[in-house]
Formats: sequence, C-alpha cells, structure tokens
Amino acid sequence: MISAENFFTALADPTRLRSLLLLTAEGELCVCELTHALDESQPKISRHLAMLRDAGIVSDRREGLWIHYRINPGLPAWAREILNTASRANTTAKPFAQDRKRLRGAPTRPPIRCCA
Amino acid sequence: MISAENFFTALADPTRLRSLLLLTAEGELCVCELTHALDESQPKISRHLAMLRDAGIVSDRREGLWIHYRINPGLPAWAREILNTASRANTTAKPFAQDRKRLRGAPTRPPIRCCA
DNA sequence: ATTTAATATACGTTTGATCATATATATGTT
DNA sequence: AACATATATATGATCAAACGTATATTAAAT
Repeated sequence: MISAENFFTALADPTRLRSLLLLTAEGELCVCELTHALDESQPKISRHLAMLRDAGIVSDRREGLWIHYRINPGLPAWAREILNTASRANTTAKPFAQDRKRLRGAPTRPPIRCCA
Repeated sequence: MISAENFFTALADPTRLRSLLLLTAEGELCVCELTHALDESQPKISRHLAMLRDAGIVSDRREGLWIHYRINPGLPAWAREILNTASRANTTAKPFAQDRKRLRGAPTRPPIRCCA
C-alpha cells in the first residue's frame, strides 16, 4: 500500500510526472514510445520507470522484445483519482501537450514495430 | 498560475505535505499551531510555509503577532481537488492523524493566546 | 552461433534540497 | 524605552537525487 509521501515524491520529478500523465491519458506504452514522446534518453526513461514500478505506481508486462508499462491497476483509488485530475487539467499545458503530440507523430505507432 | 510540476514538487516534502493536508482539513492555522501539530522546529515550519507561499499554494494573513496561513483561495480547481482527495484519503493514515490529534491537544487552541 | 534490437543497470559526478543553529525582524506590552 | 513573543531569514554543512556515459541483459532473427 503506497503512502501519500511516496506517491507525491514520485510525482515530483518532471520525467516521472510526464510519463505518468501520458500513461494515464493513453493507457499502455512501451519504453521506446515514452522515450520518443518525452524526447529523453532511453536510460533516463528506463531508470525513472523502474522507480515508479518499485513504488507500485506502474506495472510492466513483457511482450517479446518490448516492455509495456501502465498505471498499476492495484493503485489505491485516491492515487488514481489524483492522476486523472492532474491529467485532465493539463491536457493543453506546457510539456504534456507536446508529449502527446510527439507520441502520435513519427515512428509508426500501432503496428508491430514498436519504435523507429 | 501554478504549473503541475511546481505543485507536485511542493507536495514532495513531508513537512509541506503534512502542513498542506492539515490546512486543507482544518482551514486557517498560525505558524505556532502548525509547529505544535507537526512537532517540528519553528524555523523549519516557517521555511516550508514560505516556500508554499512563494509557490502560490498558500496565502498568509497577519493578525497582530500571529501570521495565519491557509490554502490560497486562488489556487486552480484541479490543485484544490488534489489536496482534497489526498486529505480525505489520509485522515487515518500514518503521520496525518497524529498531526490532527496534536493540533487539538495541549495549548488552548481557539482562545486569544495562540500557542504555549 | 552471431548479430541486432529493446531495455536495464552500474559508476562516478554534480547539483540541489533540507537541515540545525543562530540571529534578525516585527508587533505588542509594560 | 525596554522587553517579550511570534515569525522570518541567513549561514554553513550534509545528503540524496538525477544525470550522462558506458555496459550488461534479454529476446528475437538470421
């Protein structure tokens, strides 16, 4: 059971917040999609996703070569509510709108090939 | 207008989170009430309240010798919602319940004399 | 078996946040 | 004016978080 303190600590980093709001809005995403959407290095994304997983905020699922992350379905309702509120309130805001735009753009998104 | 990043950064520190949830639940409180409720040093509380004020999350009001803090009425709805959600979800949780209990205890609360 | 692609981790560095202690400011009281 | 109370700020030290780069792991393909 995640504590409020750990939860908010997890949201305090820009990379983690952007990842979480993207996952909240878009559902499941693999590492390379997040890497591309946030325009950050792969190790950086991977490290922050690991922290979120260790905190119990996201869960991962391997599918062949790719690892898909999503908001942990077992997350307490209050935490999920907060993510939803933050996500809705920031759809048009500064880094988040661009993240979503970049996610859609460039390397073919839905097909077999995950990334570039 | 506060950004999501600044907002969550402000919530990431235990002292600030406890202060905010207490202010959310109890309304206006002076520095010495918070100092007593959280059982922390006065400079520590004061420093964190100043950060919250600079971030636009709380506002202060002087009344003689005391300075009362409250959640900034101009805070965006989404941020206030998040505080309410977090406050409600943590009324019985680890440090927060004790903070509220300590607030009520000891030095006469409502009367003229603010603190000990 | 080798190679390639996707992801994870290790390492050393740097920066920023928090802290405790001491002191300053501001208001009220006598 | 002197003093007491409530709050704020300055200073120097410490510690953890985040970073970039390099490398390891895992799975698939050839």
